[in-house]
This record gives sequence, C-alpha cells and structure tokens, in this order.
Amino acid sequence: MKKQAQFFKGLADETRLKILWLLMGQEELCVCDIMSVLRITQSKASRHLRYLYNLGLVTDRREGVWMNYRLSVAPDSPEDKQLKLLAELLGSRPEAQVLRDRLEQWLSAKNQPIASERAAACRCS
Amino acid sequence: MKKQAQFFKGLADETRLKILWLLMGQEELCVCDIMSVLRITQSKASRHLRYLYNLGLVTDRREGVWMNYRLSVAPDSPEDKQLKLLAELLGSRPEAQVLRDRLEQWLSAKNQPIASERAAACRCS
DNA sequence: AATAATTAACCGGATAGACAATTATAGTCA
DNA sequence: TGACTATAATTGTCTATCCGGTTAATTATT
Repeated sequence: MKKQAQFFKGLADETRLKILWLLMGQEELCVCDIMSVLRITQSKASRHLRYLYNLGLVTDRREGVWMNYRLSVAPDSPEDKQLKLLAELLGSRPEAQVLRDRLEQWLSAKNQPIASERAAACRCS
Repeated sequence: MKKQAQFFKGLADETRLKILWLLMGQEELCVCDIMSVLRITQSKASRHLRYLYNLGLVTDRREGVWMNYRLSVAPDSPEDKQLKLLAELLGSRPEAQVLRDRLEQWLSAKNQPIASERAAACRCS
C-alpha cells in the first residue's frame, strides 16, 4: 500500500494538480507552456514535472530546445481511473476552467504563423 | 484547487490509507481497534486520526473511556467518490484483505462474552 | 550568443515517528 | 464521598526527513 500513498503524494500539491489538469486536456506540453499558463518560474515547473516523472505519471520527449511532457498512464489502470475521477472533480471548478482557457489562448498565440509573434509568445521569462 | 490538494495529502500516507480502509469496512472503530489491527502505537494512531479529523474526513464520539471514529463524508460528494474509488483499488490488494481479516478477528475477540477474554483482548499496550 | 530546461544550494515549513507526560473516564475500596 | 488505580486517548517535545520555493549556476540545443 506504500505505492498507493506515493501516488497520492503526487496529487498532494496544488501546482502538480494544475499541471496534470493541463496535461489531461492536451496531448503534449512543453515546460514553457506550463510555466506560462500557470505563471510560475521555469525551475518550479521543471521540478514538479520531474516529480511526476519519477512517479511514472508523465514521460518526456525532447524536440529541439523544447522538452515536451505528456501523461503516461496505462488505459484502465488504477492511475488512469484516478486521473479520470480527478478530471471529473476539477472540471466543475471555475478555477480549472480558467486554466484551460488560458492554455487555449496561449497555444493559439504560439501557433501564429508570424515569426515575430511566436517569438514574443515564447519569451516566457 | 488548494482544497483538493489538501484532501490528497490526507491520502498521501500509508498509515492513513490503512485507517481509512478499515473505517470503510466498519461503521465505527476506537483508537484501540486501529492501533491493535495495524500494530502501531497509540499516539501514532491518535495523531493520524486527528489529521483526518482536521480534514473533516472523520468524526469522533466518546463512549466512556473509548473514543470512536467514523467516516464523515457526505454521500455522493467528491470525497465520497474518491473514497469509493480508493476502496475499489485497495480491495484487489492482498495486503488490504489481510487487514480486513485481522480486523474481523480482533473485533470478534473483543465481543467475547467472557470478561477475562475481553479484558485480554483490550490490553493493547 | 540566445533560448529552454535542468540542477545545485539554500531556507523555511510541514510532517512522521518515538517517547514521555498529561488528561479523561471508569471502577474499587475505605 | 473521596482517595486511589487502571485504562484509553491526547498532547508536548524532540529528531530526522521530506518538500516546496527561490535564486543562481549549469547544461543542452540551435
């Protein structure tokens, strides 16, 4: 049962909950996305992602300068069920919806074809 | 979302998971029951119950010398859904079943009508 | 050189555990 | 009744550890 407790430790932090929430709504996000949407420092985002990584909840994939993270829970596994319930519970909170909106906004700005705007969007720090 | 994180902190400890697991299978338990079944010290059991109490997950009821604790989550509340999922996940673990068995054994010993046996059962420390 | 990300170093706070002291209740006996 | 004892439980104290946050330094990639 120690493993169960470890898993819940992963959920026992507001920042990590927000990160998981964002990842549940998007295939893949880079550290830059997360720090920008959540308005936290790079190291803070990186640390919490590392924590989730060590728990096996996310995987990383390098793409040039960017490090992308995505959820890595097996379908129908206990972790999967937990995260689905979590999504259900958070979905009803306005605060969570705000984050989703900010994410959408941020991603669309990043995908603007005009280079100068993309560059501006990425100047996170 | 801070409250959500706080809630998961309550689940982020092996001892507390075990306590919740026992309480989910029994209407009410005293500290004595929990410390005996989990084989932990009185103060350890008491502290973790206090932790759960402060989170609003359990209530207490004094009955003479004994302090009884029971779950206090509203039906169909988010917490209720979480605990139900938790029960489902833990139920498949042999370790959890062992605890349930030990609890049954302990309680039936306690309910023996012969006073001497009951006394022996309660000499926890 | 510039950007993205990780890591190191440090601080402060929370927490789990062990042990001892204290409180609360019930029962006994003079 | 009142002193005394025993049991159940809580709380205080101390220690070690973990964790979250910040800042700065370092690494990786282009």
